[in-house]
Amino acid sequence: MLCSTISVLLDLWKRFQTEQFNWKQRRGKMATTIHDVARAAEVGIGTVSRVINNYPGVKPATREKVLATIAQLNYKPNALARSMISKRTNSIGVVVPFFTRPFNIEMLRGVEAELARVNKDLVIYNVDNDNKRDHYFSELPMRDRVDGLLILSLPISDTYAQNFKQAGMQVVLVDSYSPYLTSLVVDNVTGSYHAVKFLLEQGHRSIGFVNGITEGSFKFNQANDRLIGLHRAFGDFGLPFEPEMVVTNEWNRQGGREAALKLLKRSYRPTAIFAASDMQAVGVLEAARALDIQVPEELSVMGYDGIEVSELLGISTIQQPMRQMGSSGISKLIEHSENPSKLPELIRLDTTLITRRTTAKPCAKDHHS
Amino acid sequence: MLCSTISVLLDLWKRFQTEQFNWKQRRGKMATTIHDVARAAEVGIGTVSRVINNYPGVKPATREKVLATIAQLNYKPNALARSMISKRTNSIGVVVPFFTRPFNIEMLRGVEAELARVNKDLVIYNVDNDNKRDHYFSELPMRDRVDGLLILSLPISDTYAQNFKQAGMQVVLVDSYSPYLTSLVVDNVTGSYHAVKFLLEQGHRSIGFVNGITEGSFKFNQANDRLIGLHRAFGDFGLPFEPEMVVTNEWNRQGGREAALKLLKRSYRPTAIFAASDMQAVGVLEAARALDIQVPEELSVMGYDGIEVSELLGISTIQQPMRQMGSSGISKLIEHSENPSKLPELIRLDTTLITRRTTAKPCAKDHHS
DNA sequence: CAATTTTTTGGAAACGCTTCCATTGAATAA
DNA sequence: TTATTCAATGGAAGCGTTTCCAAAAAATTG
Repeated sequence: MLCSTISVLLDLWKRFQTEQFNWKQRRGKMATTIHDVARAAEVGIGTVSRVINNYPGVKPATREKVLATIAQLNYKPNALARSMISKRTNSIGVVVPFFTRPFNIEMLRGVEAELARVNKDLVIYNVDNDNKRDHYFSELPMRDRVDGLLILSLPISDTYAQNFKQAGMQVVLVDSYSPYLTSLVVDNVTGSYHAVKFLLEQGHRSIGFVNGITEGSFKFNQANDRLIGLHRAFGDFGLPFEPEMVVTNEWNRQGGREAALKLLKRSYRPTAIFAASDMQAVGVLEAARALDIQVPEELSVMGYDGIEVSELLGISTIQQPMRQMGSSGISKLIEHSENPSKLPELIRLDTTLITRRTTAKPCAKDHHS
Repeated sequence: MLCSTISVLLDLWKRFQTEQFNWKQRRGKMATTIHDVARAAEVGIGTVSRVINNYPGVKPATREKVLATIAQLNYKPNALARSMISKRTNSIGVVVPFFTRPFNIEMLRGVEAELARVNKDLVIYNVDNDNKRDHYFSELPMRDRVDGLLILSLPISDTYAQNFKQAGMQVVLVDSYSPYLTSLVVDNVTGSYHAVKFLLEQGHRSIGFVNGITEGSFKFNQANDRLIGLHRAFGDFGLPFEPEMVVTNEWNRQGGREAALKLLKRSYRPTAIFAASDMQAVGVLEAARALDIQVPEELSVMGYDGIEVSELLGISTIQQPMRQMGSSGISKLIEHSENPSKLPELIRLDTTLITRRTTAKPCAKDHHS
């Protein structure tokens, strides 16, 4: 009799020790779980889950009790466990080339604004070379980290696009196009057309074009679109466009400067330069300054994009609706997530011509040789 | 006999139907799991797991076989399930106020570079008001979505800091300080001191200061630090600093412009203006242009931060090591994740004075009334 | 009041992985 | 040959949720 009592006590003591141990080991790392809440509130885990998710069919009194317990225990559901079952992560991914470039940042502004509205997290997949892009394109369809993907300014092959589709990952393309995915494109042909048309209307006849190169294979259509628009404008005026007036270089300041230098050192110097991006236009301005050429008196400069810098420096430009591209992209993406059977759409956005201080009619005394 | 055969066939057929059904229903959504691989490779799931994680103790031949199966089935482990157990998510979070502002973008450049090196994903928590900040500070410790947190330019209360610590979430602070967390701070007092000292050395005696306001309660020390540095410089020169030479306004272009307008319309106009940020300095430049005041002949302008725009516009400024702040922040964070018992450190970074085209010695014929 | 319907509730199963222990097979020692 | 050791392997348990079904409780009906 005594013996059995002692044995029970020993048992209890042992269990106590173990619990102490577990407790200590777990402390600080282990958060309260749904089971803790259920136990404390004296209900089942199902009920707690229903309360957390605001499901109907819980008696108000019970809901109260659970809510109180949750608050008291400072319980936060584990997002991972939650996503694992529900297949929803409450965060969306954005694949973006060189995400710190002004143009992309501007789009991200729109993205962020829209995401904040719907209260979702933002995961950024930065791409700075072809490998990384392909890596993401092949990896991301299977990743279960994001509910949807916004791809900015990155062309995607049909194979990859179909992969995404097949894997059930919602994708929206911005500033790029695929027949398999909802795409938001900007009519850059028309944008470029208007830029050059404006220059021609101002009376310029000798117009240089600083185009961007196709880096890796990013932005492949961008350079083309610009060129097509330019040709169309010249065509409208019944004017020929000399191919040697095009210089192609990096999509940045230095690229613009170098290209402009080439153009401006020719004996037959252009009276206007159209740059494929604002950053290149900044480079053109630098080149002009270096050669002591007055802008806009001796040289008109036209940019493209409409990033903030163009405003600061007073560069005339073609404004792309960058913010809107980002925000509409996200809202389209969310539409598609909520209704996965929706068919791909093609949305077109337009550009705006903004004239500032770098463009003017050409001077009478031109620098023709 | 016949009957039993038929019954078996029926059974088979039924199972076949079910499998078909499951297959169809799952197609496109359900990825291959570790079990599929194990079955196909004719090994146990444990072995597959060991192969995936590059654990030792798998016979080379077996490893080969599993690897081949993985490739053939195009199997990618489910990151969520994996993180749930291992408590590692392979992504880190960055809490940043107004992440599209140039200064923050610059830091994010460094962040991204470092993150790419260690191959981790980037989750951005953008903060644009106090509520959101507090929300993140109280929510994020329990979130299991990220392995660590980098907090940029955001002051954090001791309570929150301790919460993070206690929850076992690694945190590094950049451009902000807490005794409980590893912090990377920039010595902005000295930076500001050098800016003003430079102006004084150039001979300026009437110096206006465009300071930034404390938005919400972000950046609270920034404005102070600038002011302290300024006072110190004046002190060094044994000169008094008139409080009315300070105008405080938003940390942006418009804020700078408005503040400068006030300063420049005074009868006793300053010969130099020091702005607490480059964007404000841009505003100062705009104000000067509006009032037809030549820079730097009639007015010297000094910025602070060293964002790209300051280079484009040729603004003299105090360069903060933004890139480094981001990258060092991440590497510190990773150090801490790998060695959680590491004690908090305080790392100090320095600024550099960069003189460009907006500063000069004051003209003899000053505009004193 | 009993029978029936409806509302609440509890908790097992499942999600896809890692961890860990038991088991197998091979290699070595006696 | 048999006993002993060690490397390789299989798979159950468990992570913290949601989902779903059966059971209990409450409300309604005749």
